[in-house]
Amino acid sequence: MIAKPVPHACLRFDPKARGLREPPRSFYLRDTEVVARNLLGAWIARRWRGKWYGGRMVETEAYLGPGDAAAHSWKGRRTPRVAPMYRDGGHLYVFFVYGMHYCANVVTRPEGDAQAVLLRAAEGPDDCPERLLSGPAKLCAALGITVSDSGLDLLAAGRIRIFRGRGKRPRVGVTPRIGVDYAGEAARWPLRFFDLDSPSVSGRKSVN
DNA sequence: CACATGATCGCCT
DNA sequence: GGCGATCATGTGG
Repeated sequence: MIAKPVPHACLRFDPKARGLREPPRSFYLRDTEVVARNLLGAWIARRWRGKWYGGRMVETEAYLGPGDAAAHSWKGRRTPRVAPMYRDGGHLYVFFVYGMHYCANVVTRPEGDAQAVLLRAAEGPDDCPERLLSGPAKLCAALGITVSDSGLDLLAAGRIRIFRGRGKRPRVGVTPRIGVDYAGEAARWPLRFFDLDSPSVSGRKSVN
């Protein structure tokens, strides 16, 4: 088995007790960079055996669709794997990579415009290891997210949801995206966003 | 700290 | 048949 869809125990939290609420569909239909920025501070949550597990997102990347050489939907590529990217905003797109890892994206824009935001890192609730969710594959592993979750509607009251952040907005840092050096000019586009004050972001905190 | 490398396999050409 | 939206580990400075 490559990854058991079992969330890490320390990620348990209660969205209701924290007063968290879900954004409307329109939140996800906007410009992808805006969504990527606004997802910082929001909570990614997964229900397992009736309980909720999750973390506060601190790092995201925007993937801009057919014109973006780093995006799976580059040049309008449309295969069964990528199909969820073509749904309307608010769906989940999960893919399998490097033979052993999963990465999760939130689809943005209206149906047919295949853009998405990669969830790169989050902070768990109190008493979690600081870097448990620091990286797209680590985030999926710790929450137990796999390809079987790809295509889920985040607004369908299902097992994976996103809740709006509360309190002050994070200070946002911007750099090029990670791991897309093959994408030519697009590899240098400043589409990675992260919480400057979080110790849980993956990799570099500045350009270079 | 900064690289370099191996693991491992589904997907697309 | 080649390679990837990664990670952990190992080496060297």
